[in-house]
Amino acid sequence: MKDTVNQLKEYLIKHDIKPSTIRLKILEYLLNNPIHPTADDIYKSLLDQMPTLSKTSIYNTMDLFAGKGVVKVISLDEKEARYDINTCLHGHFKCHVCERIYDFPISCDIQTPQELEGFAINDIDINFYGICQNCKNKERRIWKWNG
Amino acid sequence: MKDTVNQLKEYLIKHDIKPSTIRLKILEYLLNNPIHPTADDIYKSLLDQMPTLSKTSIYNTMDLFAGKGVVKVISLDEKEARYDINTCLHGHFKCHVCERIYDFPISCDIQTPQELEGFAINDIDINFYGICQNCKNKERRIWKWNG
DNA sequence: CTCATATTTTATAATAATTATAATTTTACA
DNA sequence: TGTAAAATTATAATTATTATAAAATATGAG
Repeated sequence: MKDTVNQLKEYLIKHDIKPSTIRLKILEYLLNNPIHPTADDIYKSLLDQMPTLSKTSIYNTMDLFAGKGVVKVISLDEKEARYDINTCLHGHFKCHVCERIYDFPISCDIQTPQELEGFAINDIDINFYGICQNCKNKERRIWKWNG
Repeated sequence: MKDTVNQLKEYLIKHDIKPSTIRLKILEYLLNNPIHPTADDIYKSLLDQMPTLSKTSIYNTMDLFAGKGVVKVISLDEKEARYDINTCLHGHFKCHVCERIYDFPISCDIQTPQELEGFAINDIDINFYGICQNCKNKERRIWKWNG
């Protein structure tokens, strides 16, 4: 238990962030719940552990984390930002039925398109939208029931 | 002039949309300004032509257009939605210096990643972020000036 | 053509995510 | 142990968007 906390502390320090209770709790939450949570998801999940927690602290912490490269902010077709603890290049699939967000790997050989020759590319977002296999199976079952 | 209006009318009708003054003006604006405008961009640009125009009408029209496939809503790393009159698959590059958004083609041979086998993919967003050539050149010039 | 009805547009208010500001609490360390 | 800096919180402000209902416009039957 204490070891875990120390690992989390080191993780933050390595990223040039002073550890604090809130920051450790948020980091722990993100590592245990790699579901691309929104600020509100994080807030609601930590509220019973930390009853004085404020939403502003979540935003402050996430801004700090994003600036130090601990999380990547992801923008899907929704108005809330989401936070991804996995900052390595990968794609996201959002199912518009269950709203779940799936990760998928991206072949590393993305070559710069000719049109962007001379551009500096710092970041890449690849988002797919559709229906996941789970939800597709459910739909099929419903069709059967309805005849 | 009239011919153009008729072409615009037909374009809407073909997309199952009843033409109206507002809809035609917005469509015309989008075709003449393929700059991925926000609702506010469109509103401000049309306000002098149509002084009674309301922001709500822009949102209504864009929702209608998006539903009928006349525009694609694009979500970049900003809170406002943008609208793209080009609904064919292509990528976007946003320069974080000049904020301009560039289009670039995507090689058609995007194969479904194994992880998404059995998923229905309805839509793909590919967004790159960085500094465009223009702004990079300007930066270089500033370095020179500064010594 | 004219009235009734449906559609479109507008004005207004409500909502929700985020940011700004300043006050309070906690931490660090002289 | 006291003080300055940093972190956290409460509160209010901002902004994009949506909801609602009223007003304006278009449509179509008689």
